[in-house]
Amino acid sequence: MQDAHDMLFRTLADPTRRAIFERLCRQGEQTVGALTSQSGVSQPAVSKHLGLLKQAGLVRDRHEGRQTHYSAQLGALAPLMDWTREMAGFWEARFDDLEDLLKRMDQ
Amino acid sequence: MQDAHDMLFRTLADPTRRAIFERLCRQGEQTVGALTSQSGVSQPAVSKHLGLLKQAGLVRDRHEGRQTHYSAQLGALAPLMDWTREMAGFWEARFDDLEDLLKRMDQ
DNA sequence: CGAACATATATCCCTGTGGTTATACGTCAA
DNA sequence: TTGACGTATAACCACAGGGATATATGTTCG
Repeated sequence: MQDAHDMLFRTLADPTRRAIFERLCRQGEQTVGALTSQSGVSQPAVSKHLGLLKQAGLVRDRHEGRQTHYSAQLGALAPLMDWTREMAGFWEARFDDLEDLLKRMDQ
Repeated sequence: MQDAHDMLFRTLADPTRRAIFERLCRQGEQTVGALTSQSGVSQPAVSKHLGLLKQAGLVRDRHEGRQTHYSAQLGALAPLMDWTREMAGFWEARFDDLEDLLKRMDQ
């Protein structure tokens, strides 16, 4: 896992894991039990996914008695947005270059 | 592979494949040979990756003689940007709700 | 203290897939 | 037409990782 992009894409690539993250985004802080009940997989599976999401910086955990509450850390999505914008930017730059070229050829 | 998000995240999750896509974004149209020479993997591996990128709608191919030229299709990134914005949106919505709540409690 | 509960960790299995080599297919040149 | 070239497909291998079950760890309650 080289850079932050790698970590983010790989972590969000799994549907089950992404669904958990989406739910945390939509509905805010949730306990492991609550997340498990709607995940379609076992509790250990959910815990494993939450561990990976935490490693990627996409979620925080907060311990309260015997429960653990997880919440989304939206800041972690920034590199993803940057990457997307960067790629789109390259595309537009080439497009502009093409326009310039055509303009110059037109003269 | 359920929705478009799944396809996109899964396709971009592999570092080698993402590197190929990035190169197409940065430098525009490239032949398979050119992409292979800087990929660090074999030509068949590159072809396989290009096939998956094409399936995901991230690249186009153009045949010219015995060469195949591939180019990035930036439009395919739109669902990714939408998803990211949506997640960030949920976060902000909850933040606004919290602000509202605090404001109301303050009165 | 002991039992029920909430979550995490350990262990294992099994599928998916990224990689390779070998080869087939199509195109250009002589 | 034959051979070199560029790319795609086939067949296979190896390993990562997502899933389950079993169990450990920690917490509340009686």
